[in-house]
Amino acid sequence: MIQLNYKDPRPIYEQVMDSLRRLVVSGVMKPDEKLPSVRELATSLTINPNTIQRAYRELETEGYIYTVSGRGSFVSPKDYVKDIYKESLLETFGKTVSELFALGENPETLTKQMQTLYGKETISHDSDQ
Amino acid sequence: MIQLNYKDPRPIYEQVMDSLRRLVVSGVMKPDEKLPSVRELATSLTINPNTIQRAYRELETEGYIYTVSGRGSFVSPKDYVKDIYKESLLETFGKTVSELFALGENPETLTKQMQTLYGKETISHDSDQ
DNA sequence: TAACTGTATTAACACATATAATACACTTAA
DNA sequence: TTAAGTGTATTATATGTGTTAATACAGTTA
Repeated sequence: MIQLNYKDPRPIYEQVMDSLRRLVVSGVMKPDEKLPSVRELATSLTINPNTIQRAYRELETEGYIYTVSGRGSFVSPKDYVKDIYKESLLETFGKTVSELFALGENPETLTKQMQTLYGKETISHDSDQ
Repeated sequence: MIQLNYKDPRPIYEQVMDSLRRLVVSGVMKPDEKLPSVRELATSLTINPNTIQRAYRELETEGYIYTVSGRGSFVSPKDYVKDIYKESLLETFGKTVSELFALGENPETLTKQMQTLYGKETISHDSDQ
């Protein structure tokens, strides 16, 4: 469910956050579904519980999960989670596009590039891969 | 010319790299133009020469600048510099757009967003701001 | 009550960042 | 040739972050 990459320069707790964020946003994990307990996930990834605790704490701060004392951590309501994630992606999108324009790129080229990627996205529904 | 932000969690040498990369790519610094010496830039930013040295070393590895022993560091040829920077931006662009599509965003919305940003970019030429 | 939750604390270690103080080889101009 | 300016390398030190480790505590649930 979660893959750690020790060649990745990013800290482990960030990699865990990324994985969980994606699982939550993509809908693989449903709203109000219980996440594995801190100790459980730490054991299965062979890392320290404190590291998982930190990932959970920061994911809660970002709004992707919520915690009930003594019961566990759970996935936040779907709409909210998608919204905050999309917002962060759109911010990156804006910054990147602005820089590309500043370097002389024009909207037409980027639109074409986008349509190619959109093709791949939709075609994949009919593919058996 | 270069602004350091100590609230920024990124290391100083990366902030210096970012600033110089932008100056080089945007054309503010011309090809074969001499960069300030390691000691000179360190003094003007009130940081350690070793930190600047690291920024220069890594910028050379990335191809943005080149060094002549005993003479100094210089801006790489323009086309090459723009190419490698654009390539990295386009990679970010592709990843971001793919994720947005996966979340149900469609090309039309993003294209509109892009055109808004392109407007701002071109209008600024006529503005007196 | 026992076993599970999240949370907090303290200590120890590794690593990256940054500073500091030198030293060396090369280039350039006086 | 010499002096001053280049980049580069080395060693030591301090600091902060990431991670592990060992506990401890309060709330929940069966």
